[in-house]
Amino acid sequence: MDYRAFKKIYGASNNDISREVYKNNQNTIQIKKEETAVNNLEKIFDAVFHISYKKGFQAMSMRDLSQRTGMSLGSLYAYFKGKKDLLEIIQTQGWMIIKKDLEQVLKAYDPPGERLKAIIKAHVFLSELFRPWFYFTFMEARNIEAAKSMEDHNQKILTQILKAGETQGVFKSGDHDLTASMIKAMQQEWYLKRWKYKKLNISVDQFADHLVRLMEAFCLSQESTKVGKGE
Amino acid sequence: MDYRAFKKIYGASNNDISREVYKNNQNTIQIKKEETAVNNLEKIFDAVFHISYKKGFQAMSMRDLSQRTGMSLGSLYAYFKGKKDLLEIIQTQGWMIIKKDLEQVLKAYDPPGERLKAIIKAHVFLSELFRPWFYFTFMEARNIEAAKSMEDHNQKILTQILKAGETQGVFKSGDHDLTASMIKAMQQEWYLKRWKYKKLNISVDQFADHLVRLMEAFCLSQESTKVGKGE
DNA sequence: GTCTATAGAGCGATAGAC
DNA sequence: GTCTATCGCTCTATAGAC
Repeated sequence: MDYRAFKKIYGASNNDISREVYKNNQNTIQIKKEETAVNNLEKIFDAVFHISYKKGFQAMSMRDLSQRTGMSLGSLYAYFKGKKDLLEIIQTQGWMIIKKDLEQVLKAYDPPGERLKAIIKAHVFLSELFRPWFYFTFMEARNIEAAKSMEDHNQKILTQILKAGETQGVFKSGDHDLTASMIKAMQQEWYLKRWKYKKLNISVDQFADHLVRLMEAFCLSQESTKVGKGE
Repeated sequence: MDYRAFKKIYGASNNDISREVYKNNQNTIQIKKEETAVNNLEKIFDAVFHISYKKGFQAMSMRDLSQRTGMSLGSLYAYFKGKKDLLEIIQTQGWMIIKKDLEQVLKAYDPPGERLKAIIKAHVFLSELFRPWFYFTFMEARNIEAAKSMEDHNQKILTQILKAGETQGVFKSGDHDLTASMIKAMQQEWYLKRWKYKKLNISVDQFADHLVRLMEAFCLSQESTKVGKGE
């Protein structure tokens, strides 16, 4: 599976996400007309990501946000209760995106070799699709307990795949927790340093394939140097 | 070389760094007695790292810093011209630490196989020694051009080692830029997510060794599966 | 005429600077 | 302690759709 194929299956637009946010927060959002609300939420998130990327969420003032969205301060406060609330909405939504789609991928692949490959690629492709959400969540949630347990959760999925593979003789034995950590670090690299890969002219498919080959070189036991034809 | 050995050779204390900062900024620092200045600078840096870790540098107020250092606001302004100036001092010093020590390591090892191993480990050990400096620089300088060119510089060192190794038949051919990026990502993992490794009870030596083995599995050409006895 | 969404002056609190 | 700028946020008047 390459990025194009992945996008067709799991791809959601920014508009879809904003609509989901609207539906999940109808009690606090004071706007009645769905289309108006969804369009403005999209503008707000875009602006938050843009400003936060440049100077961080804490340093972003509500007036910055007002200027970039073209909305007034009063309007903005019709969409969220306060700056803190806005942060929480974005983080919650970010985690929901990741969790939902990764679970779907897990269900679709079974043998450890294929599953590892699929989950590694899916995470990279997801972070490409929703890069601003991933970047924002990483940078602005680093110390929140919820973020740590999210990272733990994702890592355990990888660890379990590696263990299952060892049991079946497909993967070498080793410190699977440590290996899973390394995988996570490299996955994060893609959305944390996009500027670098733009400069080097490396595509998301090249990156994901390289990562998969790297892990296969380390994990696959000698006998099974060519696993299924996959894809 | 393990962490203990590395520490003996390259280890500098926080006091040493503060003294270096004092000497590099004697024109702006208004304190004349060196010992007083150095001790207070150490206190200031400690406090900045602690507060910034919890809520980010932007969100740290000068009053926060005053409270945690036990120094008055007026005293603090005798050590730096303003909050912006303080940020720059820390970043500049952080980069000097990394650059100086990595260059020393480069000089000490020559064959690509040994050199790659040494530079990977040295970076991890350095980030363990000066973790607050590394973490702060990563988080608070992400968008500064200087930080990007620093990352580029470190990556090129790795790329060149990989290329030299390929020429000598020690390493496989491949996209060395991409491989170097992956190494950098995993090195950063160590200081960005220390809480994780504390929880998993993984030492810096275990981490560094695992990283080296992972890269050797991917990079070493078949014929040379056991390089020198190193260390 | 009614109701929704918006505008933007203005509030108290607090920031950095000295 | 003081000064000024700016912060997050509130509030009321009003514009515009139906």
